[in-house]
Amino acid sequence: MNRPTQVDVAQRAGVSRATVSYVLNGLTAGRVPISDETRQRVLEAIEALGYEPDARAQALRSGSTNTIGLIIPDLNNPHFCEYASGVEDAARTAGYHILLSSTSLNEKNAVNIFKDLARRRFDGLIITNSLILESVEAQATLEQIRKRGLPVVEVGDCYGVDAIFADYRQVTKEVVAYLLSLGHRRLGFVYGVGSHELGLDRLEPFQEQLAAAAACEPELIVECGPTMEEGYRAARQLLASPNRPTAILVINDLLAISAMRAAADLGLRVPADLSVVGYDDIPIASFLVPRLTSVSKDAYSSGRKSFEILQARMDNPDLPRQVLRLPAKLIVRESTGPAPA
Amino acid sequence: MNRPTQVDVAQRAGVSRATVSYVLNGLTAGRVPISDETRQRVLEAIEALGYEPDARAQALRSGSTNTIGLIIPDLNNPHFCEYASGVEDAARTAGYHILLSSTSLNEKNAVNIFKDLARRRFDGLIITNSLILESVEAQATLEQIRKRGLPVVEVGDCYGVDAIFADYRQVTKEVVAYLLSLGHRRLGFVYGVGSHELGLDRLEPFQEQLAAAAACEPELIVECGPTMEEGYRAARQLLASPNRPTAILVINDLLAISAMRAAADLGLRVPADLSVVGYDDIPIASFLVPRLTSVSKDAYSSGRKSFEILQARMDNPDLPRQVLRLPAKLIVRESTGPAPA
DNA sequence: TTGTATGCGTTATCAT
DNA sequence: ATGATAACGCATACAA
Repeated sequence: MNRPTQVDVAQRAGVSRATVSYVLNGLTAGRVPISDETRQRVLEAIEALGYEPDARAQALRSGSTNTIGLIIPDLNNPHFCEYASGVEDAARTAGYHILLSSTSLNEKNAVNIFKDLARRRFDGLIITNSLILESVEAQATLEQIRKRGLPVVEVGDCYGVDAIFADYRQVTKEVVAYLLSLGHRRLGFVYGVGSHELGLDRLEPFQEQLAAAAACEPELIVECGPTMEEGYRAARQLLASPNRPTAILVINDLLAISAMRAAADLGLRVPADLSVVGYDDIPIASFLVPRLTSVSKDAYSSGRKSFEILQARMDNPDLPRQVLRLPAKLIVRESTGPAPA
Repeated sequence: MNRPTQVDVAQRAGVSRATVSYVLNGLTAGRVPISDETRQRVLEAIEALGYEPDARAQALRSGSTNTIGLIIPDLNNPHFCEYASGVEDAARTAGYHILLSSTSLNEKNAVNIFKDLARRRFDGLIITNSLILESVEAQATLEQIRKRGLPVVEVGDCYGVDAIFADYRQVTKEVVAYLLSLGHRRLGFVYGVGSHELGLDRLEPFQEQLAAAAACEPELIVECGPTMEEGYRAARQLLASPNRPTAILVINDLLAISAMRAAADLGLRVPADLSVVGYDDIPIASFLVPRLTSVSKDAYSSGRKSFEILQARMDNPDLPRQVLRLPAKLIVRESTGPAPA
């Protein structure tokens, strides 16, 4: 009735457990200590009983679970899914499984995942946001994890662990310069974030660059929550004001879609009346009408790279700190154009 | 250097291992056999050492991992992410973690996941596609899993395990009737699927209903791959033909977006020249310009339900087969309208 | 109320 | 080439 164990296999084959283990793991010390005849008997017994090694026992014995944790902020944003997709492909190729957790902008979830790491439910961890930073409890857990040398890779730069940078600072200045060159003087920003710090790599350079051009108008920056609905309302309010911007940056493509919808509802044409720039370049962006101008940091390969960094750390805990900086670039499509006369 | 174990805690508190275990797990047989004074000492030791129970050992001892497997076809389709999001929320609430795997239309991945269930890397499994059906190896593994009564929930109806139905047959007939009532006589279908069987709950009723109305034109059905690019090319080809359809159904919203882009590139206005209906009602659909008419089966709550069914099975393996049928409904928005004169 | 002993399934180390 | 034995860390029935 119960699932078969090594003992069952050994009995059926008339050998000891160790022999079964040898057969499964092949040669032990450069030698093959099992006769072909015995090996056959064992393999037959395995087949007959439908034996599968117990991953839990293997994990306990060997110390590793062949599993990594992955924390992303939001499963409903295609950008993070694309990223996760990259991590997953790379991980699978390397024989690892993924324990996925979306924090759903809920800090407690992230803390729990951290604790699971401490309990060694997985061998390494990739975190893609800085949400956790706030919690004292999470900080303490992270400190423990680091002391024990458990591999962690972060996307960003908060914790001093291995990291992959893909921030939007530099390219945002280029975006602003680009819009200014098109004649826009009133630039708006729809800042839909889970917590204020999360988009500063876009907001700050936006403000700086505009200040440098003496074109900064704080009332054109609207802050809202991270959902499409909130983005829609914020954008609509911004665009309905008498001195509305002629171009807007939106924190990500998802909300940029909301914003374009808001523009349409107000009778504004994109890009004739309003230019729109999003971030992340989600796959849908290039199929919209009009095609969305966006800033890309190549989420998929960023995901792959993240895993590679993690794997390097898992293979060799003594590596010096790894930091990879990924480029981001502006992709001009149809949602941006010259400022209206 | 190494992480502390129960023994370390016991030594530091001057008690035995069992006592530590008792403190952690609370009352054993209706009684609390630990004095408050001792409990305090143990808790202090746990705190001081930063002790965390080892989940691997717990899994081996208790038999369960508090983890479930989740297989979805494609992380790049928001529909499946929404579904996964529902599963995740429900699972987290119940104290379970999720091992996520996107098959990416790769059958081998799915087989491996199946085997992981047999190896008890997780306690239950939710599968959302029928890809696995084809493989002989997978069939054998599934047969074993079923014999042992391991919990599996499928979205669909292939394997005879617990299932959640959310098929589009009935509602597709309504969609066709709706379009006919708008005066459309030439209806097209963009069938972008990983393998032919996967969208039959949409294609077959489409054909049947049209045949009933004597309006079936096979050349208006184009089959293509599941990516947005492939959908774009297929739709463009269909819409460029001299006797193009005046309305199209598209296998899912993602490809419907492609199709609307193709229409725009051919100078066709939606819905004036062409009506478009998608499936899944992804969140973005209602923010598009024009808002996309779509068919919804409420992916998020479908995800939640899936987990609840799985949990019922995990709690009680002897339950009769559970089958839940979820309704799907047509949501009319702006991408459909009267047939052009 | 607490300590002792045993088992979970695997793998590594020793003998044989 | 093979077999016995001891860990891995935890939980629990049972004895003290």
